Amino acid sequence: MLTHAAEDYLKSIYKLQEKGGKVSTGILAEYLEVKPASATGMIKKLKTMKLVRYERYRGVTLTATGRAIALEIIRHHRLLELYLFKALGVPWDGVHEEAEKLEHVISEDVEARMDEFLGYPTADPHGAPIPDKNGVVVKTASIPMTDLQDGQSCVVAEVSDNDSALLRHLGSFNLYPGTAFRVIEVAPFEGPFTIDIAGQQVVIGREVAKHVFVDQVQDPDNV
Amino acid sequence: MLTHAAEDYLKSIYKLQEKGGKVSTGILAEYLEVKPASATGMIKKLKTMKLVRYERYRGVTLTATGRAIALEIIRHHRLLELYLFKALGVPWDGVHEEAEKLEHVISEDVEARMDEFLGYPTADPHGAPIPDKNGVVVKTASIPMTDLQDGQSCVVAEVSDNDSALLRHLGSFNLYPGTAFRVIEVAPFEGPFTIDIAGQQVVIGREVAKHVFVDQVQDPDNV
DNA sequence: CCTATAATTTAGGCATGCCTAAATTAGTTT
DNA sequence: AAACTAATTTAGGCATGCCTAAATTATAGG
Ligand SMILES: [Mn+2]
Ligand SMILES: [Mn+2]
Ligand SMILES: [Mn+2]
Ligand SMILES: [Mn+2]
Repeated sequence: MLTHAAEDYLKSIYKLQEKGGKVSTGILAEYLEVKPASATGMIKKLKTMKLVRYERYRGVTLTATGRAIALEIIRHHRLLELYLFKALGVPWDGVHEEAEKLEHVISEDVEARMDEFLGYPTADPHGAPIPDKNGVVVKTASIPMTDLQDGQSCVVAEVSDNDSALLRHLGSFNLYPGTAFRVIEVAPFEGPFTIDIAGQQVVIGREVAKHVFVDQVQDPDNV
Repeated sequence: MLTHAAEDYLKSIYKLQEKGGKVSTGILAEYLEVKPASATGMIKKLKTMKLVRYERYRGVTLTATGRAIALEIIRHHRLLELYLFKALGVPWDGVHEEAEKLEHVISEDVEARMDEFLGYPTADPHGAPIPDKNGVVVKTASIPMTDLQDGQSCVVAEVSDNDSALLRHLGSFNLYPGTAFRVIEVAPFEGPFTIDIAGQQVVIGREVAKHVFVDQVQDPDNV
């Protein structure tokens, strides 16, 4: 069995690999809130375990085995988030922190029981996809809200889950995955978004909008 | 916050203190499956934190603070066992191992939510009392089954929870907390117990009987 | 091509928590 | 009272995983 720290590194490498392409020591260290020297040390350990590919100064990549473990931990995390949310009523801005600790500790049996209880779900409370038991993830085609234009309609697909205050803020607007809204106006010069959610007019700052990803984008009906 | 290891030591000292009286380094080390030298090291650390009283060669005792932490962890453990059992259907011989890891990791919020879900329970699936949120435990007056005499009736109050195979064995006889039975015969020379559970006649070895504690003992009706 | 800068790695340290082996102490036996 | 035995403590080591500071390497600009 891997240590919690090693699992966190694999999970982080996976996520960074998805976003950008190459995962440098510095990026990884920053993401994990650790010094670069520490990241180098762990990367070397993971390499001897054949969980990553690594050449010094060249960045790090997951091997098939490393990727499988990363997905397993991510599955734990997201199932836990949804379970805590649905079964125990933990608010959506609290589940991430909780799952961050639990993900390393639950058994395969408990994982399977939560999965069954939840009806084999495919997304967590923030809209992130839950890898299935074989490590298969469905890639979503969502785009950042900041790419939207005046008049377009869409549905929230996913929001960043690691900032509790941001989640509370989004919650105050009812901006959950599944919520539909229409862009009324995008203010020029990197300005805020004015949107219509179920008749309510709401202003969303650009920094916040960066963390909201949307789906099913439709252009305005021509009048 | 304390480390998992420190929490386990406090919990173990508490339990050993309850059973016998004085907790020696050796007893503690054996209980934790660790070498005596390791126990000495941790005991010293706990002493500097004022969680235990300790004079070398004289054994260790919890301070009020140490006891409060021990009870908090035990509360986590037992609430988790019952929650896993009732909410997720984890079998009673599996909950202990699972709770052993989770107890160090759940938040006070999740603890409170499980407590509410379970209706503020007072005993875990093995009959052990769950300390309340203020660290108050109700001492049970149960006695070991090995103290029973021919003809006596009683109700199972508690069983040891740390041996999975033993629990499965007890389960096969329906010997759960709350189950009533009557002693038909105690074989002489440290022999086995023949008992009657709901009309079924069952033979229980002495080694097994040592791990079963009973309540509401009634002498045989005089004919 | 050579050098400056920024990223990365190496070297050395510290805290935890375990271990083995050797030294010490308590308690019992003669 | 001295000696033995068993428990306990001390000393020294090892693995993790983090840190800081110093050395190295890549890369881009002159
Ligand atoms: Mn799993
Ligand atoms: Mn999430
Ligand atoms: Mn608690
Ligand atoms: Mn129990």
